[in-house]
Amino acid sequence: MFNISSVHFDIQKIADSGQCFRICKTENNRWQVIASNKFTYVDENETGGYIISCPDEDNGFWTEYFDLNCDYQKFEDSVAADDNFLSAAIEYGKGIRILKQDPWEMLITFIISQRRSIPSIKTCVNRICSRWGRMLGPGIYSFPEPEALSEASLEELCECGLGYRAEYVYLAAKAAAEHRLDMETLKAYNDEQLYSALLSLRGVGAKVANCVMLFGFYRIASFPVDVWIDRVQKEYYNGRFPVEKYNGFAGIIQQYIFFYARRKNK
DNA sequence: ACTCAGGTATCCT
DNA sequence: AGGATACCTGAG
Repeated sequence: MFNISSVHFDIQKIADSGQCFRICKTENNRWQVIASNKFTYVDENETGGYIISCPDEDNGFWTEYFDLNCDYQKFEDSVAADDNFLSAAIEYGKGIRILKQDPWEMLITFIISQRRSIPSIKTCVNRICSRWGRMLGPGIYSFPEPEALSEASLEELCECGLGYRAEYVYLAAKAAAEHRLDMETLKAYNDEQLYSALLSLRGVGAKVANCVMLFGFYRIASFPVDVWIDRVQKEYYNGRFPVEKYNGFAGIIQQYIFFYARRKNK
């Protein structure tokens, strides 16, 4: 167990920032978080901070997962003073962080994400976890390892509602189980090598590859352009966001923009 | 019933 | 390179 009291940590915003599909709100204003083979609960404390109610031996794991050793103030301070849109987005999204999630889970999850709504993605991921993942607690399942997921037939994956993405997941799981695709190998690649390796997978295009890099490999220079970011680019940045102004960490900036654009539009 | 959703593959020009 | 189109489902 440990406490977090920082203006740069807001679990509601993190859960709603589209990077993670395994955080859900339970009764009593609790947040359940599942990652790798662990789960924990996040509660608000009296002072507006949070309590992470994990066993002490897992403190390090969750500190890493929530990227708590990273100073987000320096990202916020980097915003160009004359950029009114981004200044507003940063102010609005204060408390957002990039989670350090599992690369394999991110790959499959973002393959599934294409052309779907977020609730629908969550439904699919939950079905996959409860069917091929390990039970971690009552009704709580881990995301399946490649070996476990590769047991799934194409038909069984379709039953999870994956639609035409089932084939993509099937191929990726087979490749990973047979070690033609290996996350540890990918970790050693530089950004450029990693990007082209991901692009070579069926069902993985530019947007999904960038999301996997950003959320699964913590390559914070990656700048995924989805429909929301594209709308913002067209409306406020003459068609293209100036990523070069945020060299090396444009992905962090992307999260604030995405969150702001999506919330404002609802 | 009906549209559209965190895109990608494929087939054009 | 860049544009057009089809695509499985489920959520609103």
